[in-house]
Amino acid sequence: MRRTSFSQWPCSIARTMDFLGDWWTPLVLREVFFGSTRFDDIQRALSIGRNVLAARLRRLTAEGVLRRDRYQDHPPRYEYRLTEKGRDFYPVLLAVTRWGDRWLHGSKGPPILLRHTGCGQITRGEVVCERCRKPLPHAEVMAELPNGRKPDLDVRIAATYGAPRAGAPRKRPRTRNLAR
Amino acid sequence: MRRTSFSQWPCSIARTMDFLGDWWTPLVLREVFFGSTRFDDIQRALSIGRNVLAARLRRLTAEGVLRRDRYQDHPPRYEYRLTEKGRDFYPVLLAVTRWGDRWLHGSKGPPILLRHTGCGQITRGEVVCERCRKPLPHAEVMAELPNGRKPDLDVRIAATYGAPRAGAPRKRPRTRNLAR
DNA sequence: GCAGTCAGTTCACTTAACGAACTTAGTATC
DNA sequence: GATACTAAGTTCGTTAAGTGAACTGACTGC
Repeated sequence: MRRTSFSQWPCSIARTMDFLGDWWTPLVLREVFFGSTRFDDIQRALSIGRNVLAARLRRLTAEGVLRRDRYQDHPPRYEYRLTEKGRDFYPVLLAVTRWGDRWLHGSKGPPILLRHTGCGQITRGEVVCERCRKPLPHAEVMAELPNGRKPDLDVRIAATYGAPRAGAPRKRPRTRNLAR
Repeated sequence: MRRTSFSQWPCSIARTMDFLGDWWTPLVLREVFFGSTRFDDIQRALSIGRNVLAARLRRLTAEGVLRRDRYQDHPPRYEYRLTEKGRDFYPVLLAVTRWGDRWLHGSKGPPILLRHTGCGQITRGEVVCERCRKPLPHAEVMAELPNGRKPDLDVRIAATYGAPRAGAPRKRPRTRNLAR
């Protein structure tokens, strides 16, 4: 339904979800990465409503993720190409694919395999630390604010919303069981 | 509105988007990764509707991404913990964060920094080939079906839907400009 | 006894996804 | 030259789902 906008939240996950807009957007991008560049190709491949697709393509174009190129003049016809911003979204799809491949297909393996032409092998995307190139599990990552302080819950909420909201508790009472 | 279900599509991206359900789910997971484990904590941090949050938590629990643990008996109170399936979703959030950090914050830098305790440095998640550990741009990835054949458009559509759908063209007429 | 916490549920409102039909300009076939 | 088809959308009625606000029920702290 989309009334809550995340586009101004200081959180890249929130903004990215706001940018996606709905579940169709990543699938539209998948299609374009796969080679479908035209309206009807994408519409048929996904069985997406034509009005929804038109809206999504308009939005993706306005956001600078796709470019609308005229490939014919009479009548005017357009195709959609990825911009750099769009191509840079590919790793997100790889990360999503890895998770889905692992958890969402039961005993049957993944439906599609990926071959890395660089090394010639069947592979998957893996998320690593860009500094030391080792995997980056949640347990080894600490969040920090740009000023170097750690965002505890209160600080984080303030940072997320600019100021405490009405109704938010001034302090956090209540014992918390930090054990686990 | 969510009537189209992707849960049975043979595509990990589609299934993952179906699993997410809406834009809130990744934010709920972000909160849990961040340390909020209780209903009101998450609700306040995100300003999400209480009924929507209740539905999301129910779904995530049913999907096996969160576990609902009772931490107090009188009255019964619960908190939500990540399962392995849930923790394994973290790389997706890292990939999303990287993209959002780069493209969605204008001149202002990213709002949150991540430190890898393994190597001690400020870092970001990067998606690499799990075999050769090099970055995996779209231009270096070819899709293959498990039988070794390349999924061209026709094959892909057949693979995606099991059989050609009514209204789908038997063959692909029309010249395509494969240049570029 | 009063305020507050926690984990939700209920309800009226509104909006966006859905599906199907329609449009416009041009090409191909018979 | 009528019919069928293509491509890229737009229009429109229906309906499910997100939204916000109020409410509940068991308990705690002052």
